[in-house]
Amino acid sequence: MRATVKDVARRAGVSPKTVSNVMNGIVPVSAPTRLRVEQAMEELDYVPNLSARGLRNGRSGVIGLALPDLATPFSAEIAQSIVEVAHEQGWSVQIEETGSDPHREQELMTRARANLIDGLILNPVVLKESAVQVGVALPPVVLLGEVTQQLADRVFVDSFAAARDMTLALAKPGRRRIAVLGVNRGRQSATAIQRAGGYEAALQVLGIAKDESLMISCDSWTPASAAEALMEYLDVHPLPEALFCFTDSMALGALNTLWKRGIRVPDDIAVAGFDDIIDGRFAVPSLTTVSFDKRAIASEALRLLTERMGDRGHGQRLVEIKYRIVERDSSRS
Amino acid sequence: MRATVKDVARRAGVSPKTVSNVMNGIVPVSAPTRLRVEQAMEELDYVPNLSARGLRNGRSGVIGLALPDLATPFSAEIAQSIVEVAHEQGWSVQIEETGSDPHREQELMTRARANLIDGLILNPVVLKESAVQVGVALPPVVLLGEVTQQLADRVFVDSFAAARDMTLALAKPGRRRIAVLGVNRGRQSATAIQRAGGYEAALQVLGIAKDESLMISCDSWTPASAAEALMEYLDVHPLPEALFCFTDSMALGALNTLWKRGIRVPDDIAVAGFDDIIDGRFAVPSLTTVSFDKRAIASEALRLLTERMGDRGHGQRLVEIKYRIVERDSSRS
DNA sequence: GTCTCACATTACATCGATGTAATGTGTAGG
DNA sequence: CCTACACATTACATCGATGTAATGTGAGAC
Repeated sequence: MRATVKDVARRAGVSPKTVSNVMNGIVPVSAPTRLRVEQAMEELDYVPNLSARGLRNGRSGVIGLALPDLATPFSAEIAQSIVEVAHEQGWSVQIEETGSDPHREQELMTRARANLIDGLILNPVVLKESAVQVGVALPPVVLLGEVTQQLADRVFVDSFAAARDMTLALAKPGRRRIAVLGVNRGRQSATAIQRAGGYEAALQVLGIAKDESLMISCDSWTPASAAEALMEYLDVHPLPEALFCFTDSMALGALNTLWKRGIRVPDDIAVAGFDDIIDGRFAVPSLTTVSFDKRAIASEALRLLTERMGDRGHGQRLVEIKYRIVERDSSRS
Repeated sequence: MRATVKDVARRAGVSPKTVSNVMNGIVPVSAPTRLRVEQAMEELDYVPNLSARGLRNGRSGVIGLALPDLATPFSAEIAQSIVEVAHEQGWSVQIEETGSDPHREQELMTRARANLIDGLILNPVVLKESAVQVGVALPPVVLLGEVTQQLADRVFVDSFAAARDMTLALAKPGRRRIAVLGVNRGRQSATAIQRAGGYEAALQVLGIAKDESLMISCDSWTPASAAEALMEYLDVHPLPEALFCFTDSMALGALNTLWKRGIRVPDDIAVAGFDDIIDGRFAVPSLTTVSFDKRAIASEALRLLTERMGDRGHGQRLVEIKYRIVERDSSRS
């Protein structure tokens, strides 16, 4: 049987509340009793029961993290940052996968209400459907990435500007037939809309007419479907001069397809991605990408979340994370 | 304020216990009352408090998952499988990162005792130090991968046999100077020992003398350190005919280095990895690897864990997951 | 010597859900 | 008509930690 406050109290010859006082350090305890209690805790190998504590003071010390696809390297790197930052601050992280299913995103909110979670960091995919209903009765929510959502706090990278800058960078060595990969066919994800918008804005700056046939759709943002989409595209269309993939994962799939076709990168076509995942740095050739500080995303998200736990005051807060274009071998002229 | 059983009971005109009975379905409840209660729950938007439930019946419905490096694609894929299988069975997953720090592995056991976790799935790295002390007072633990640990259940792939088979496969087209990448310099990880052992066993079968200068050490199993280690190696040593990397992640780093040096794969050197991560399939060239069913690992681990929760009977149980060699472009002759 | 005030400590109730034992209600058998 | 028994339901206690209000203990002031 595990020891409880009662056991510790008995052994130290004090009341349970005194043991609690020693642990929480809010109510003052005299030095000698504190010592006796601490020794008793040591001897009994006491570990507080978090369920009981959670019940009593309405906090569990756990935050939820919900990502669309846990197998994606980008998700993994975000998860790592959040888990590490959370641990530094004494939080545990419960992880969930939404599978870009709006229904599941909703279900998570309910689970959060079940109160094993004091807050939720959610990376939503679908636009309006994921209109997470942040009511007063719900624990605080911080969203990651692009969403048009008016109520919850949000940490994001300016995808529009980043996509624009990347397109401009790709265009520099005189390339004009620039394709994008990752446009959605059906329901547009907010991220896809932003990045496509930035791409189009860059074309305008460059004085290049938008060409629908250069916008390659790919509903699932995985290397597999990117590789397949590009393969099918190349069967029908001529080779563009540059290819901007909306994520690094897709870019890896694209590189594989280009290699299979015997198309040289960057000589025949320049390729770029978005997210700066580790495997992109070691791709063949190493991948030009939009980079940003994932650790900063994590710490800002956690800051917003914990501040929001204190009081439910001020309206929606937005934190923008800086990005920068990192040119690597896949786009060098 | 969130509704409680009490509120639901009052609204349905029954006692709190009856509400509880309706939810748990063990004690029979007459159809009409059940209906009234269910309606009341609906109306009040009732969600049970998991902290309270956890306190009362000693179960939280949460399992812990501890991995050495969350950013690694392999970890991410394992995490995904486990989260998905766990959800299917109604479990939540709390995720932790050990950073291959044995101290942290120990700390996790304590956290588990704090009882927000009903069980722990742990992928340990260090050999003896991680001798997780599985006592009667601790929640059940299932280990993933190679460890010499006598007490906890374990799910694993036979790394020794797999490494041997992969070495033999690499040797087939007459290659004899086969190098391995991933040997540890200092404290050997159990996995490294197994895989190095399998490699050496294959050499014996092939009648090739073991050559220490073909065993490239790389303490951190990341693409970055693999790339660097191989770069330094090639500065001093002649090019081997084949390179067996102990993980796919390292192989990706190696491919990048080889490409930078202008060495062609597989023409100049064959390369293989281990784990069959998604990005390996889309590497340039696509990566030969040891593949195994990660979903099976997840469901077996969960099965062992939940069975162990019932009673603490039978001794250590081991579940072996089958592997197979998948030959892709990086090693085709 | 008594009164006050500060401060450490304690008894008790509480958070929400649920097991236990007891109560209430009905039906069948004698 | 009464007893017996199955079955649905209830009152109460409990899980472990902690806030509240009350109690106990001492030092210092008059």
